[in-house]
Amino acid sequence: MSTTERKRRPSGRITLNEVAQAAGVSPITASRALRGERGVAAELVARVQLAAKELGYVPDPAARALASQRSAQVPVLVPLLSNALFVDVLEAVHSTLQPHGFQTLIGVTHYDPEQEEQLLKTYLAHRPAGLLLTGFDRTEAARQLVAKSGVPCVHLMELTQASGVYCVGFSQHDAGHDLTEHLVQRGRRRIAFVAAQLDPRTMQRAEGYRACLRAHKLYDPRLELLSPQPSSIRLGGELLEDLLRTRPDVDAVFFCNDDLAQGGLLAALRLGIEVPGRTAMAGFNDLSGSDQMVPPLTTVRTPRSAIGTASAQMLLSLMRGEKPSNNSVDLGFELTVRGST
Amino acid sequence: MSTTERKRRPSGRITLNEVAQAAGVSPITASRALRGERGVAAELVARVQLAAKELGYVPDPAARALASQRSAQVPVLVPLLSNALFVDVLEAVHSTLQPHGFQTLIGVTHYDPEQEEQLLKTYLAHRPAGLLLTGFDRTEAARQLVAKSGVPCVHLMELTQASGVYCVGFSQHDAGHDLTEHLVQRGRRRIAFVAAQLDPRTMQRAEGYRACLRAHKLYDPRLELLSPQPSSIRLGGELLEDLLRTRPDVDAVFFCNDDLAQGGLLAALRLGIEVPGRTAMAGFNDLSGSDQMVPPLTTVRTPRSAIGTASAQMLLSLMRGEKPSNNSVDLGFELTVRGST
DNA sequence: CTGAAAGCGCTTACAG
DNA sequence: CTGAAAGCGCTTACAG
Repeated sequence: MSTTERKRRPSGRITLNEVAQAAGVSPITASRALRGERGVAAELVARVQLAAKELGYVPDPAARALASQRSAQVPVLVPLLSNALFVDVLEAVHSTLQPHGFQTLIGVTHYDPEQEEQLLKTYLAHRPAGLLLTGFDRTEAARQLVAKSGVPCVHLMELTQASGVYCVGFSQHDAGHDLTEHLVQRGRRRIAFVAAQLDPRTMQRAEGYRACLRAHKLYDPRLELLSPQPSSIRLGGELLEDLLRTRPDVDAVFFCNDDLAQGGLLAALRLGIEVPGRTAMAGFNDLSGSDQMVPPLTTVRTPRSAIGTASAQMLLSLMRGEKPSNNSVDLGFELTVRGST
Repeated sequence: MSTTERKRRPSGRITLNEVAQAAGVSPITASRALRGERGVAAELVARVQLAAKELGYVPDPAARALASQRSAQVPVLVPLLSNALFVDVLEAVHSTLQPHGFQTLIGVTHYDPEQEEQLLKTYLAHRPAGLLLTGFDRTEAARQLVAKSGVPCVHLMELTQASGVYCVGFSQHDAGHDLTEHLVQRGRRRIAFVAAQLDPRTMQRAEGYRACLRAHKLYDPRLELLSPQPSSIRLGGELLEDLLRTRPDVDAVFFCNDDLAQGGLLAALRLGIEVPGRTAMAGFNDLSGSDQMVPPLTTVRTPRSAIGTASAQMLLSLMRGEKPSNNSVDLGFELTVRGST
């Protein structure tokens, strides 16, 4: 193995130049051949690819990003990693983008618009190829940053009427409505809504709940228990106890997320509250374990993997410069009725 | 705002050059001032910082990486995101590295050495500043890649006797041993070990379990139920049912992870199996919800946030070129006894 | 303590 | 279809 002599600051790395020399072409041609650009003689492409393989050439992403003013990175900003929901979305995004040579970067906002803005600043400096954001709720500055950057962007989890804004999700409002309607159909009349975190999507579900109960003349604001604390199994139990203390006549509880609902179910078990006999309980998202609860939890199955896949595909087409026919893709949801209601 | 005229391929971006001009210094000085390098007159530093702030200058990471042959990226490779364990580690790593200007990159290996090797190849091409890997179990090629790159690397979750290898974790073997010992002390004699995934750390816990039972002359290989399937709440229930069908005399079950144990507990509830009356049950990791189970789950609390923080700190010192006094940091674990045993 | 020159490894126009 | 030149925006030695 010959140690190639370089003038200064040798990095030890195989460069495009060396590949080009080995293949007997110019670096430009090698670059084009390796990137699969059209209009290079098939024979040269083969020679370059062979040389690259033999030398173990790996393109330098930094050099590439600097020269082309665009990296292969796609930041995905999610509120949390502790909600399985977002992990599923991320997995799907990653496996869709990966084969196309794009690298998924995970950013966690903790539901904090300031943190999101900061992340956006950092990531945008990296000249990302595309951007995936959760929902529409962010600071005006963040919105401006994205717009000015010109980086293609798709929003996750929600829908919009606005044009020129791309998103993939489902109607949080309708899902909240339909689950409530199910409880009403089951004969429940004092249906509580118990929520934590109170992020925009949770509040959209709350609106669906309200709309449904108002239509049935069953709405009672005192049946809403809204906690800004982070959602957790433990909190679900605590909130259920709070609720039953102040409103012992409640005959159904709609928890805004399955972790709360699981906690509620476990608390009921501990307290000897019959479910669904005395109180029906339902959750949201169909998280892991909900089908194993005693009784199994009625919930809304949300298409999170599909959202990840579809949003990544939409972003791929935007990055190619195409204009998707539908800018707001509705992937729906599925009411999943089990023993708890 | 004046549009600065540039020769060609204008990126619209504020460059170091413009900051330097505004501050009336050379770009080199501006660079040094902004990076906080020693040996720049305090007054110049102030002028440069002011100019940078006023112009809204954000350094280009690609240019920086290319020129310095080192990026600010720190890839962290974990097996899964669906185990809260790793999410906690990641969060801690991220918050430790962030203030020092390093960017955490999350890579998911799915417990697959081939995938890990591929990720390593990709990430190493980015000239990372440091590397965080889960455990020691990987392909020889992966090991070589890391070694040859010279990138500082810290291993998570396990300990080692080897010198020159850096790691932060706890003894999986001892944790498995101690939990088993607890069950023995509780008077249990037919103690099963139920595991899924069967990754290296799970098998180290199995070894601890075996060592303990052998010492008590209670070891019986037929009490081990090892499934290669991915760990989940649902699987825990299924495995418990399998176990009790073939070994109805079992009086305690050590599940290798809390999700399995939670599933086991729920299945017991469904089947009317008294816990701990007929069968004691214990898990591992003290995941969310374990304290809310009925009965609450005995488990081993593992220091995952601490592992994230300590490993990131160790990496920071390695990246500074320091040599940590202790290359294998043992953060211990805590037996957490609750109602299920 | 400060700076002019060169270089990091690639791609973008511009020619031919 | 192929290539010589210039440039992306920064930092690394080397001087002084």
